[in-house]
Amino acid sequence: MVKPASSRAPAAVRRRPVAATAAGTDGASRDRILAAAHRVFRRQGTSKTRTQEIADEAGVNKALVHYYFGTKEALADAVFAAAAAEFLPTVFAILGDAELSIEDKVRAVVREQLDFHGAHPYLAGYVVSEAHTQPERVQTIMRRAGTAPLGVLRRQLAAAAAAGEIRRISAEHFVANLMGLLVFPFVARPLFEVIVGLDADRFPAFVEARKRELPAFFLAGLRP
Amino acid sequence: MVKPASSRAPAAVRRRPVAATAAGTDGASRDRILAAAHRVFRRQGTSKTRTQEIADEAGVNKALVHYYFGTKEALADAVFAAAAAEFLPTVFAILGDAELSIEDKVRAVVREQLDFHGAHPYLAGYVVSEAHTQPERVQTIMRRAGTAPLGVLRRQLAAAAAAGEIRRISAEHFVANLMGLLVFPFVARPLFEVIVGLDADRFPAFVEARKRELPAFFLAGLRP
DNA sequence: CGCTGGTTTAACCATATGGTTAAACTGACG
DNA sequence: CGTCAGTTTAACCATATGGTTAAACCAGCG
Repeated sequence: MVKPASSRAPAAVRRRPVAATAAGTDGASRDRILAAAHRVFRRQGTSKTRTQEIADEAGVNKALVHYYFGTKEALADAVFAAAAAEFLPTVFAILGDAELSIEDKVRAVVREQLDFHGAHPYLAGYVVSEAHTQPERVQTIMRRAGTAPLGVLRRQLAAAAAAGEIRRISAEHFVANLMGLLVFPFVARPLFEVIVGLDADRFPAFVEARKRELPAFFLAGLRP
Repeated sequence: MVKPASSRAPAAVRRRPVAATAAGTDGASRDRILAAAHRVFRRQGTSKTRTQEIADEAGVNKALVHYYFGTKEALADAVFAAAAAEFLPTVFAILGDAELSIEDKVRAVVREQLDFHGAHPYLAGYVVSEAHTQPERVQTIMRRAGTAPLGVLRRQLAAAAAAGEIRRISAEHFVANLMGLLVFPFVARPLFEVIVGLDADRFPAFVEARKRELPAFFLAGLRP
C-alpha cells in the first residue's frame, strides 16, 4: 500500500495548498479523505461522483486519493461496506437477542431505526441505490454487515404462534415487513414527499409520529 | 425537433449496418431507441449508462440518439417520468376510488402491485434510485404520475375509525405503510436476498406468498 | 545537519464520453 | 427520373475523468 518516492531531475515551483496540513504529520489526510468520500458518495452515489470532488471536499489533491485508496472503485467499496455495516448489525443484534420478546424487539427496532435514519437521512437511500446499480458487490461486501438472525426469529415466531399470541408468519416476511415499514420513507423520501404532499420541513414530524404509529400497526398486524 | 440535412463535398464509403432498417421507413428507430433506453436505464441507472450502450441496444448509431432526443439527460428524464407513471397512477386510482372499501382497496393494491413488480423487477429500484441521486427532477417530473388521493382516503379512514372498524390512522401513514410493505423487497432486492438468505430463484415464490401475507398483515394492523 | 521514509503536490496521459456535423442513403411523389 | 423530406451514418471535437509519475516537502533520527 506504500508507493515510495524517488528523485531524478528538475521540475517546477510549488507552493503548499490553501490549508496545508504539512507532511510527516499524523495520518489525518487519509481520514479526511475517507470522511469526505462518505459524505460525497452518500449524497450523490458512486457513479455520479468524481474523485476530484472527494479530493476537494477533503481539501486535498486528487492524487492523494489514489495514493491512499488505489482506485475510486476500491474507495467506493469501502464506503458502501461501512455504510451497510452502520445500521444493519444493530437491527440484527436486536432481532437476534433471545432474551427479548417479539413485542420488545419490534418496539426496540422501530425506535432505534427511526432515530438512526432520522439522523442520517441519506444513508438508507444510498445503500439501496448502490445495491440496485451494483448488485454484484452486495454478495461479497455484505458479509461485514452480516445477515438477519432468522433461526432465533423462526423459533420465537413459531412458539408465539403456537401459544396463540400471534398469527403464523415466516421470519422472512417478518423481516421484510419490519424493514419495509421502517426504511421506505427514507429510501424513497423525495418521491414520498411529493406523493403525499409532505413539505420537507414537516418530514421530521412525520418520522416522530411514526415512532408511535409503527409499533401499534406492526403488533396489531401480527395478531391472529 | 427536426435538424435538416445539407450537402457539401466528398466523404467516405459506407455500408449499411448489421440489421439495416433502411431509411424513409416508419419511425421505428425512434421507438427502438426509447425502448432500449428504458431497458438500459432501468438496469443500470442514468449516470452509469453511456449513450453508446443505448445506441448499441437499439441497433443504431449514437448520433441518432441525439438526433431524436437531444441530450442524454432529456432522454433520461423521459424514461424516468414514464417509469414513475407506469405504476403509481394505478395505485392512486385504486386508492382514490370512492366506491371501494378500505379493505377492498388494500386487497386490490396488494394484488396489483405484487403482480406488476414481479413482472418488472427493476422498475421500482430504478425509480427510487434515480429519485435519490437526482431529487431535483422528482418535483417537476412527478406531475405526470400525480399524487396520492389523500382527500378520499382521509374521509374514508376517518369514517371507518369513527365506526370503530379500524384504528385511527393518518392517510400519510396509511400510504407509507402500504407502499413500504409492497415495494421494499423489490427496491432493496439484492440486499434483501442476502439479508434473509433467499436464493434469487426462490424470490418469485416469496412474492407469491406475499400476496396472501400482506392483506392479512395490513388489515390486521388497521384493527383497533 | 544530512539522510530517510512517509506524505503531498502539480503536471501529465490515455481514454471515455457527450455532443456536433456534414454527408449519404431511402422511399415517395410528381 | 430528379427532387425532397425524413433518416441514418462515420468521423470529429472538446472536455472530463480515472489514474500515473516524479519531484518536492516535512519531521524525526542518527
